Amino acid sequence: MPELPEVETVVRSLDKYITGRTIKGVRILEERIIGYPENIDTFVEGCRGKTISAVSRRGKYIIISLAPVKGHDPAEMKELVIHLRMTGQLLYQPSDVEELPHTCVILKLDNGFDLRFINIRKFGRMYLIDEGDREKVGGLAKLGIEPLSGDFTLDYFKQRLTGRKARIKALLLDQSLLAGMGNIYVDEALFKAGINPKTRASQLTPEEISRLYNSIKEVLSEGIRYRGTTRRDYVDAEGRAGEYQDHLRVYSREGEKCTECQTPIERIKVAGRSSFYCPRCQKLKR
DNA sequence: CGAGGTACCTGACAGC
DNA sequence: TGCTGTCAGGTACCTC
Repeated sequence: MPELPEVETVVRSLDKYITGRTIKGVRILEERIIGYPENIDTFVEGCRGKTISAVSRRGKYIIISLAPVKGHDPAEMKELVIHLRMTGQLLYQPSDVEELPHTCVILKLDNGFDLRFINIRKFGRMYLIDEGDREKVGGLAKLGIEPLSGDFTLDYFKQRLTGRKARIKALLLDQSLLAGMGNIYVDEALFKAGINPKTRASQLTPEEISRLYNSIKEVLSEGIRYRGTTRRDYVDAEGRAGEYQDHLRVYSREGEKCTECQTPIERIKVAGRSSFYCPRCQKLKR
């Protein structure tokens, strides 16, 4: 489900409800969901009694900061890291609400509510690490720059693309280059910039790179403004769907008219993923 | 480095 | 109705 805008929306809705709360207990219903530590009891005991001091995001990872039990060493700060992968949901629900199918982990909070991790396809993962020990989480330490931060400059983007012969779509999906883009927002950004997803990065003109740079920031900001894209499973912590699916220009619109030129949108395979584009607005040069 | 495949899982949907 | 194949917002790992 989740790309940067969806994860950002979950983080904002979560922060509102769980920051300041203490974790009273943890129930693990599906052990494979715990990516670290290997020992499940260590995970459970590491969460118990901790107070949630912040909720943040890095790429598509959700980071819940846990402050130690009072009177304990402040060096004991932990981070609960969560990746939703394709179908993960994090729901803030009253403890007495019946749990949904595919509920994998339940954090019991001190106010009669739970934080529940639901995972239809069981791809999602939770990790409990010492604060800052991000090497323990596959991928987290290797993430590239945040595309909506000031670190993402046109120079950085140009420099990371030069000398690369790979298709631009594959590079935009590469989390070690930019953190947080996924299949939907990559297709939307390429459309907005008028670039064919199969274009080799080395063939992009400076003008195209500049347009793409701006488009990336625009589509991600738009996605956040509409609280994400819901196609199937995605909802925020309150269970609310997003609305950006009503504003997509190409993604999942095969056969429908391009919003700019009325040409039917086409679907092809690029970088192993379904890719939607307008054959007229996004011509492949060679 | 780059491309393509597999695997991890479950559910929805199209087609026969 | 029911079976089969394909596809899905992601990532890790493998081979060529």
